[in-house]
Amino acid sequence: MTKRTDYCGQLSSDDIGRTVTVCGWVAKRREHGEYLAFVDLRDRTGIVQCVVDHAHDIRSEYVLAVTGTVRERPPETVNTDLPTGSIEIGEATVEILASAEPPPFQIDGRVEVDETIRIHHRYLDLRTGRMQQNLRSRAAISAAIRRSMEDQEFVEIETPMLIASTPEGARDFVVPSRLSPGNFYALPQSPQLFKQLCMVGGIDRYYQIARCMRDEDLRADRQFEFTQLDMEMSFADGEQVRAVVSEAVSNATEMITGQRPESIPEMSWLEAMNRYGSDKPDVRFDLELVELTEVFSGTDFNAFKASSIKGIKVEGGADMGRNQLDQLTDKAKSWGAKGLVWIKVGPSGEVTSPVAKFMSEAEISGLLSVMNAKEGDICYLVADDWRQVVHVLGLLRLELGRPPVNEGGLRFLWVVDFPLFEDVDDDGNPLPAHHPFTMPHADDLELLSNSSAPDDLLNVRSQAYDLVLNGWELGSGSVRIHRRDIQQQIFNLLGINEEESQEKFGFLMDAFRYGAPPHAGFAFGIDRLVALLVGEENIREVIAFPKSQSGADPLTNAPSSIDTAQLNELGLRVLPPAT
RNA sequence: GGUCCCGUGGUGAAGUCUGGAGUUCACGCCGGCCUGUCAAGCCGGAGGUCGCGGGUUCAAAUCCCGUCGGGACCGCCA
Repeated sequence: MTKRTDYCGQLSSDDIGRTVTVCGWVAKRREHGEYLAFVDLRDRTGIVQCVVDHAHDIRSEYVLAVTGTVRERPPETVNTDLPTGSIEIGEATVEILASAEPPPFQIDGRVEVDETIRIHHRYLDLRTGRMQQNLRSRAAISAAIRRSMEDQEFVEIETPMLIASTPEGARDFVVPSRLSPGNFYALPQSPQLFKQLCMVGGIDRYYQIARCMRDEDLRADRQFEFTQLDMEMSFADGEQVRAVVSEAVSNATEMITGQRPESIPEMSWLEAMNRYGSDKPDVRFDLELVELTEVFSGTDFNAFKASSIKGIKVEGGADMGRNQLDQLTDKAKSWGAKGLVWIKVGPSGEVTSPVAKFMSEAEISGLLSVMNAKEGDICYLVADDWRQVVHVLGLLRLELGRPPVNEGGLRFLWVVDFPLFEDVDDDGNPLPAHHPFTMPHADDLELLSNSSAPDDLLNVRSQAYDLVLNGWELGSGSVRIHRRDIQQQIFNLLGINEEESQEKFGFLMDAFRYGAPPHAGFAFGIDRLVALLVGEENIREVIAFPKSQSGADPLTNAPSSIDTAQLNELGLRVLPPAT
């Protein structure tokens, strides 16, 4: 085989006169009779035009080694759209290294291709400029992050993939044990416990670019398996952790955009929920939630006799038709709202609304003044308990105003002061908002010990924090509990008794007997960061071999059945499908 | 577990609401012509189980039911 001397996209006028050999795929053949044809050859660096005679049998996606002399193109034939457009490889001789059937879709990106077909033939899809760029950007981002962590003196440590299943968190992927039939490993949802053990082990600063698996339903921003930057540091508080992570994501951002983001602002969880109806607010646009409970405190309107009322005003949104409004209302109901009230403001301040007749003049004028609503505006109101109100309006806000992924810049945000507990389960046990190793806020430790009233518990703040970018949760972290007594107290509150905690987390509790340093950490999703930085709204576009929404891989046909011998070896029997 | 959208030559779309001959457009593919193209051009051609199954009808890509696949979202994701 002829040896490559140069890459297609790197040839320039500096190379004029050189005899070169380039290797790659035929992007395009333009034939002008038997003795003249232009063959565009593509490799990872780009495309260069080769001038070939007798090119009739050289077809799209053939793999060639082309040898010829780099020469300047005649001035009138320079192609300014192509980086190599001022030169060409002349008098080229072609060695066909592999022929190719016509691909099932065009590689040139001229027509959009159905994603299933792309993934089924991913090895062809990877040839497209889009995937080449996305995967190279991803590699650059990973490298920048790794470099940043190394510069900050973090130590990369690998943690096991086959671990014990723990009851908390997402559904585990599970691997049957051959040597211990009937027992199972779990694949890690995160290296959480191991990195805390590293802190007890005096590693001081740990990081890992770690694959994590969670058996939950897939979404545009969620795959079964995903990649995180996982980190943990000893003798550090949340502020220091956020500084380290800010540095890493800033470096990654600069690597792609050429611009370093400004320092990342912080917002409390409560403020985020009240203003944006989300713990991962997309702050690229306003449409903030407006507090209206007071305005309707004495209302006769039954639907508004609720503990919380908030609204959103869309400026100039009064041209919404009845049909659209009905659809919005249906959506709101599907999100759990009892209803959605809309009020349009007309030319002289009069309002149009199906429920206007149930509101007093004072309520209407109060509403308009608090929301600062003017002619042509529309207000959407939801009344319920606070959680439901902010939840529904948060989703409505995104529905009404969220810009496309490419617009509005990159708005990083730290959300801090999460509550320690999210809610209370049916048995009255509080449910952890983060994970059970999260340190409560120092000022709220008293609330924790003195009180068993669920309302008080829900007000306990934790030292947990999330990093948000354009409405996507990039990741979360916390200051950890490093004291056995507090950890046991939390387990008790969660309804995990000593016996159970010893069984599930005994190794961690044991480790804490021997001098655990205060420590804190974080983990963020690299797939999501890459997607947003390269302007993709789906992480499958930045994953080489992703799975479909139903968890299948159209390329390899996973998941697949296994044969009986394998099952027997593992001590497993497959039940008939439930009907 | 739920809601919504999509499935038509190799690819992408239109046709579906309002049933009437597999009809149309762009790209690709094959053959011919063509010595400066680069979204090459011109001429010709091939290529279809309208995802699948059932039903309604004289007649179904089109209407109804079911099912499969894909996607977006709610739930879920400590």
